Amino acid sequence: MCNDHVVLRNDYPGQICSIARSLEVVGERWSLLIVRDVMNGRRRFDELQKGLGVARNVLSARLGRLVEEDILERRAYQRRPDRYEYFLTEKGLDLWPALVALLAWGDRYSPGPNGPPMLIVHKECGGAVSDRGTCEACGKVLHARDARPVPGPGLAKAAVNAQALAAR
Amino acid sequence: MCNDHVVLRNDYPGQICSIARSLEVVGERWSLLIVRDVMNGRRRFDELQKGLGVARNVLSARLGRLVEEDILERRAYQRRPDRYEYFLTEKGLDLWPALVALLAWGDRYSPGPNGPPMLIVHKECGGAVSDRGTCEACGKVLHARDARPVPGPGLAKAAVNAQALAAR
DNA sequence: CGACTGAGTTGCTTGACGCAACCCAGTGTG
DNA sequence: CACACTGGGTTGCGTCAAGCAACTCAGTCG
Repeated sequence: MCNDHVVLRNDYPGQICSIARSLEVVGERWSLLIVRDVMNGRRRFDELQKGLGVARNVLSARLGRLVEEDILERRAYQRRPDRYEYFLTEKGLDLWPALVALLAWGDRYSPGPNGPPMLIVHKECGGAVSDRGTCEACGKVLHARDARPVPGPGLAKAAVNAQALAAR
Repeated sequence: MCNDHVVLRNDYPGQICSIARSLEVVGERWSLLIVRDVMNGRRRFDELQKGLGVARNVLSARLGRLVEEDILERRAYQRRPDRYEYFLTEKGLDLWPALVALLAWGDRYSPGPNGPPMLIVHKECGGAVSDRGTCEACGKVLHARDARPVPGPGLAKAAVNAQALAAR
């Protein structure tokens, strides 16, 4: 398999930029959506699989990679048979500003017919979160744990589900 | 809207989140790196191809898609034979906060041995740009046009090239 | 007993990516 | 003049990753 001396795997060879290095890890298809779902409280394999509609083998591969990269942590919540949950590490939580920026961009340029399907609010004061991950009400610079998703006006049916997740 | 028989193209079917919709457009391999390069002053096909090391057919496909999505604009800078340059639209420039967030995350968690290879500074005051796209010196909330890349300490040899680009 | 759950793995097929070669119009070099 | 070179791609081919369905395995429920 190793034809040359340098075999990088899912990489952007020759790129010296940190954006490229970030994308080598989280730029693979599904990776960022998995991180988003875990951030929103989906922690288990089947829950993620059903929510995302991703193939099971691909989900398995992505979770493995994200754990390897120390973005997720795999913990057993039950023994015999072993059952696992995935949690975000600090490194994973620190992807929050990037996700917020992408969410804001998507909301601005391709919102659904009724507006954004999901909003992020500051837990403490309930203010909306800006595209820079700051609170538009109190002005604070926020981090992953300071915010919470709530269903937005563009949401029709999955609202109940999203609400249940948001309430965690 | 996006649930049943409707087949979107490079999509995450069934996802109602704006992050997913963003990633349908800019989540494809190479797309964000192309946007970054155009933002840094690389505007021509060959320049992008050599800089990124991407296959020519793939670059062609990505540029086409990005133009279609109104993220890039293709303009002829010469006739007979026609030669083109790519420019960012407002929509494309608005990806800047997301790129900055990814850059900051990469710098924090996988910096090169000598530190980050590329820094972003506020044009007006020369201050460093934070992971939220604000100026750490003057505190202003910045946009793409307010900032400029400069080579960082982690850069060895391509410095000359990057400097030439940064000076635009 | 049989069905179901959770967390995957295996095998097969389709589609995307990487690579090299080619095209075409005009320009510079011997 | 012939030839090579440049810029901006397109075409063809092989490989690798993604999608899909089926299967496993340990334990629990009806």
